[in-house]
Amino acid sequence: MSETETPAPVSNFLRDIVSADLTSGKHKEIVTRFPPEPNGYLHIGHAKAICINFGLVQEFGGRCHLRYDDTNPAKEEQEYIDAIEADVRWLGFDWGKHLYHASDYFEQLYQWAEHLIEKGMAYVDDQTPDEMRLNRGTLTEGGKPSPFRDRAVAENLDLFRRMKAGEFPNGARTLRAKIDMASGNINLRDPVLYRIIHTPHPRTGTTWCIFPMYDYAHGQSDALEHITHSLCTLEYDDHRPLYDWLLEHLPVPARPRQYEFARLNITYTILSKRHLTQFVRDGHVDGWDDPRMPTIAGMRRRGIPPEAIREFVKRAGVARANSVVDMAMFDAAVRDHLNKSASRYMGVLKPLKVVIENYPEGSSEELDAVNNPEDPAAGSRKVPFSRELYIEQDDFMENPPKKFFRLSPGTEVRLRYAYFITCRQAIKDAAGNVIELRCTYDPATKGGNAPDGRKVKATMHWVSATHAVNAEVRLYSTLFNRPDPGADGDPVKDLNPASLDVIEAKLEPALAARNGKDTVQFERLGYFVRDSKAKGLVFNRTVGLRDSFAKAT
RNA sequence: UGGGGCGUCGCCAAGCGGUAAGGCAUCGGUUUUUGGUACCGACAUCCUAGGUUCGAUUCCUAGCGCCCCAGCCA
Repeated sequence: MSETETPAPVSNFLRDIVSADLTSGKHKEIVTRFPPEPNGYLHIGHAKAICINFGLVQEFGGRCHLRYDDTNPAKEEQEYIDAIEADVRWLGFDWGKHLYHASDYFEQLYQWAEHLIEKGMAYVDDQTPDEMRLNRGTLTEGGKPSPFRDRAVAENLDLFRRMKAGEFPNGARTLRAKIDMASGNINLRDPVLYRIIHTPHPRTGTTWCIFPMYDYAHGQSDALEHITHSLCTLEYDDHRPLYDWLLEHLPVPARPRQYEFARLNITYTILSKRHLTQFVRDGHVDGWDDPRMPTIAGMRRRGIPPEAIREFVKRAGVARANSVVDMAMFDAAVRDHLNKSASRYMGVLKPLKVVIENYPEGSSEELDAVNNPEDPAAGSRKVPFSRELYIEQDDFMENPPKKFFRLSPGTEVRLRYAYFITCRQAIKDAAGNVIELRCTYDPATKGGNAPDGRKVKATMHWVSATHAVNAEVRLYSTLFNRPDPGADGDPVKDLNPASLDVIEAKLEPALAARNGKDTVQFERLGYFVRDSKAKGLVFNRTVGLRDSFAKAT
């Protein structure tokens, strides 16, 4: 845990449960699991689940398994499996040797299915999907028993074995638990346990053509791994009676308990694999790791440190109430960590040329600049200064309003770590745009302090024109232009057309020299990181600095 | 109209019968060679109505509101 993370974890109901189970002696150590389905990349919502599951065992002692819920070969891919492992590791968690797959248990699950059949608690149903849906009833009325519900055990066994042997096509038959077609809980109206899918599985190939449903596989997998606390999101609350029913009627080696918490939602963000997959497939974003994506991979590429994600999840808390966390809370966690860790540099995003008229032509010098005022150990570096510079266009106004402290004709400001300069003249092009500033500097203010004690109201960043390096800078903003994308239907309609602004910037040379993957601060602008994929010098904006001036104007 | 869950500050979220933590946001102010950071201060009577109690956000009752469930998805 880094020092930027809050020390005292806030109380939450899961910690209370785990703590109570430990003190009561119900468990001597706790075992959790993170069970992703490899059908997409992990996003910040998964990060919450990861932090909860791994965090709990870090705090209370025990272990957390990484288990792929690979029960549906029609939807899952190896690419996702690889990405998931990389993302969990990057987030800072380690499952040790406890890497599992639901598919590891296919044989045992199958044996247990036969066990249910033999006990008369499961049957093979020949109904078509449509018939099954019709007979399931509605939310307010119970369902009707399948005409095949009372088949003899021997016939069920025979048919189930033939399903396994591949004698029937996809969808021809299913294995169903015989529970209660009249239950108010639809999950108990004879849920399907197995279905036929003639698609090769990434791990088991063509060994199996019948695959267990989530409800059948999950709890039994938990039991096989001796999971003590099976944590999932609220929508599985209704499934808990089925989870318990199966554990109760099967000779499982352990008795896990399921607990549900509310999933994470963030303003201006969509966290649904279905939609994220669609954005990638339809080219609305660059890929799963597009810096605008709420995926772990996207955030990593945007320069967000894993510590910030962990801290954000901690601050957001864990509860059972549906909620939507303000994006500002995420940004705050990112800035908090970066403020303490990021090295400072100077870069000009929208350059305005400045000529220091009284600075000797052709000469230059190197000035000392602090790398990180928050961290003395970060040391200092040299920044080249010369007669021609670039400053930010926003830092000059020909006719400034009252509260504008920066440069305007006649005013004096400080160039950070350099000199005080005074604007003498603004040169314009034919259209009236200011294209160059003529200024003078005070040689006595080298380093940024005036011996006579006079003060300036602004300190500005700058870059030496002759030494500056050109770089592409990608300014990202929210992927959506409304806080609740999709609230009116298709979130594609809410995509922010201005979510990416690509500009050509002038940066201090040290930025081209450094090869690090670390996120840095461009002073007065924000945090940026070298793009991990682009060939040339390309920086992605992670998040801007707070800007109370911009906010007030 | 069935089953399940949830309702505490603008947004998250503690609280578990003894008189409303914290974070984000917001608004003031101090410091400052980043209009950044840091620091100081301001900012809720707990969905409603009854009831129990000396005392209720916490217990009971009745309402109201929101979310989830009718995949051979997870």
